Amino acid sequence: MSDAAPSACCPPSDDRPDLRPIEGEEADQELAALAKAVGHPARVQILRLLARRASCVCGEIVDELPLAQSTVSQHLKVLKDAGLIRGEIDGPRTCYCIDNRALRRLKALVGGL
Amino acid sequence: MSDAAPSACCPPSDDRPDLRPIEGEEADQELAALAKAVGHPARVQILRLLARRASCVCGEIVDELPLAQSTVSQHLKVLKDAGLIRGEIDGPRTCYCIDNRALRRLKALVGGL
DNA sequence: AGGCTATATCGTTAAAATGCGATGAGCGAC
DNA sequence: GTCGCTCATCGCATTTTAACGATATAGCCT
Repeated sequence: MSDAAPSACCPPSDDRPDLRPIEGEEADQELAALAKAVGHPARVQILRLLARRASCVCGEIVDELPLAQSTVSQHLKVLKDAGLIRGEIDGPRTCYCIDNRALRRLKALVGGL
Repeated sequence: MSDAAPSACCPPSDDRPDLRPIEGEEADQELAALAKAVGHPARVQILRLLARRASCVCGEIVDELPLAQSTVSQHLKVLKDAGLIRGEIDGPRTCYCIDNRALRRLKALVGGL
């Protein structure tokens, strides 16, 4: 038992449209913050990993990257602080997944350039 | 001959499609580098300024930003090194404009996330 | 309880980014 | 030629990032 489909660790990631403007000072700050979070190869890899596996991973990420566990955890924190990913404690491990809302927002902001 | 209308300082910005892959290690590096360049509010503002005025500006940028001239020049250099903008010396001043090819590339890479 | 595993956090070090004033290089006007 | 304007670059101080090992925390299992 206890086989409670651990597949999706993250809530459905709401699909409501984002009404915030795509330009202006706030948008600039937002875009800069998001882009900064993406502005590191390791973090891009992490995003790709999370995107590939629709489901979310945890320490698998550490295995995929040539970095120490603490370093990966740090990168995960940066991405989480930026809002691009979400983490949920699932038993002894933590399950991360992409925040599609934030990712859409990033795409919209970049698209608006 | 060489009757280059001084209005547009930048060459037509070629429209050929970009055939490079949107994923993979190289793409990761590329996206990280581009995102890093965008990852600063002042640089986002500069990009917006250059996008708004279809034509290109130079020291006007300094007037728009609350930063010293040397600092703005530094940011311009970062953007130029990343390939996102191009600069052309036009008499005593330098004329910057967006490199649409690189910008498109950035959008494609972000869109591929 | 005690041990195990998986993550997060701390402390440190080295490197890079940010910002500025001062200096230098290039061009046009006089 | 020299002056003045525009911009790039240098040098410096401060802050932030990146990386790691070591340590703490939290949940499972026996």
